[in-house]
Amino acid sequence: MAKQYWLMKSEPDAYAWEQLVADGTGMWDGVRNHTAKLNLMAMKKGDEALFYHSNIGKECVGIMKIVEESFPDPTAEKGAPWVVVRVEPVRALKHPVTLAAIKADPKLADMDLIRQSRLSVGRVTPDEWKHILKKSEKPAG
DNA sequence: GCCAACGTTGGC
DNA sequence: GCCAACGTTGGC
Repeated sequence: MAKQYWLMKSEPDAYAWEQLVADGTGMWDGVRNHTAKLNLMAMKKGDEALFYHSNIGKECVGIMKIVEESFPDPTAEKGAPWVVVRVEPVRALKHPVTLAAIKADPKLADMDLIRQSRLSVGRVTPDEWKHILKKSEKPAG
């Protein structure tokens, strides 16, 4: 299957990009939403994901890759349906891509991130992915 | 099985 | 701090 792209949100207060970089690897735990869970379960090793800082920053700050496919969330109650994936940072974006910039761009205004603002793990299409990376090359965009 | 009440998330 | 979106819960 072709590589898939994702966007994963975290409040920097709880778990920031810098923390993931410092750790070298991270388990994406704590997802308690079924739509988000289905996305986690659809992830394949080698897929790439944007790290988005919600609430504080409200911007995409880095790229990570999926290094281990979904398995039961050890922080959830036994028997609960929740899962996690293991991720590793790939690189920081040269310039963060803000929510405002995404909303203002007609090519990106239809993203999961915009349409379903509370969804913490969303899909990104290859076109959206390319476009966001291009935006991240330039400041203020 | 429907729907109102309530809680949580996240943008502003 | 407020509000909209949306998920969950509980009464019926």
